[in-house]
Amino acid sequence: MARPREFAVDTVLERAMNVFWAKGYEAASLDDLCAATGLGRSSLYAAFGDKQELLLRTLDRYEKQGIARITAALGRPVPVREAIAGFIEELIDRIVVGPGRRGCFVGNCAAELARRDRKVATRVRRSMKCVEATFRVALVRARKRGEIGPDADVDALARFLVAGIQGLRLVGKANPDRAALKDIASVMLRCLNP
Amino acid sequence: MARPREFAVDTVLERAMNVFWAKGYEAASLDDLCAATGLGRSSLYAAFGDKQELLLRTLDRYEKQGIARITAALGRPVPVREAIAGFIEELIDRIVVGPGRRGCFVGNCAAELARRDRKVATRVRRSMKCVEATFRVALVRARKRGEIGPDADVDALARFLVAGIQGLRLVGKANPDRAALKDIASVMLRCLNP
DNA sequence: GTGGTTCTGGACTGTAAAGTCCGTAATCAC
DNA sequence: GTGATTACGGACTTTACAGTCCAGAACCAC
Repeated sequence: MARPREFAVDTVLERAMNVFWAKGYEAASLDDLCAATGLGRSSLYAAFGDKQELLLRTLDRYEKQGIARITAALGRPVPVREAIAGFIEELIDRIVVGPGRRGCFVGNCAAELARRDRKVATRVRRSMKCVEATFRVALVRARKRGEIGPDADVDALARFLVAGIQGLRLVGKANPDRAALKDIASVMLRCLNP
Repeated sequence: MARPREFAVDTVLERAMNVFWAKGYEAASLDDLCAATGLGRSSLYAAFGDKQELLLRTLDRYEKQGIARITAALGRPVPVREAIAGFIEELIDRIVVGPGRRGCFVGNCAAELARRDRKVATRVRRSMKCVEATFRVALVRARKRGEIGPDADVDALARFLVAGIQGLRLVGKANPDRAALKDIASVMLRCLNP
């Protein structure tokens, strides 16, 4: 019909997400977002609505990528407990050597906005449920294979893994110390034993 | 010397803390703080310096009270594992029925400010270390009494408890569902078994 | 009382933020 | 090409915020 967009939506979402992730929602100004994405305010507003809607879009994107990452890690052809251990080790690596002190984007949004913003709260809950379900699928597989006890409570274990990982990432944000995080991970994994 | 203050510092800190805790640092305006404390801006600034220093003071207060609460819970004349279980149960109660979705004040500050504010980050780390140390003392006691294995790694267990509780409270902030939180707690406690 | 000193309330200031608007530029259909 | 339509850039508006200031009030020492 008319003049096409000069940007790729996904790239913009990726960059906007990094701003929200690093600074938090309130502290991320529209100027920050424009600078990071290369877009002007008009374009941002036209394409995504307001700041809140942009955040929701970046949350969606984060969830999709996170689930993909977890699914990939848990799908490796090794015992599930080992796959989970590998995933957590990877996570610790990213906490310690990656771009510093960002924590989990979903966890950050939960902490900052769960009380105040219903839409964000719903999205956060959905993301956590989704991660939980992904773990549960893997745990069911593990139970079928006899890798964990036949009477293991996979629902409780999946919920525990979500909370444990959120805790690990939050503590790691405050103090990205590999030894401490490995301690936490090792106790966590012990809970998966029969 | 001259005109005395018309307010009790501790009461003011308590009320200011509740504002920061419920709204977060950025979202808590000075007008909010004045309204909650009953003080005028001048008095707040004269007594506590700026907004950041006030936050630090409320964090100190929160830490002191939190440690007292944990110490009391762990000092009960029951096996340590039972005491910890009781403490976590109490925590879940407060998450589910207390003033909604506030999470842990220290955890909230970690999520919102750890990356941006050095002083807050240091304070948060100190609080977490302090809780960790409190758990460790109790675990050492438990080990001496034979309530946990003689080769239990109390350092790792204490770190795990801190992370687990942070995770529990963050997940509980997003979704204050008793059954889900009890699931998490029950798996957590299993880690304390020999 | 009185003088010196500290507190208090509220008006004030400067700044930074989110969101709007409009003139201009780029593209497509024909 | 031409016109209709959409995107772009950046100036603009409004609002809300942290922090300052000052005039007056309350208190203590004497």
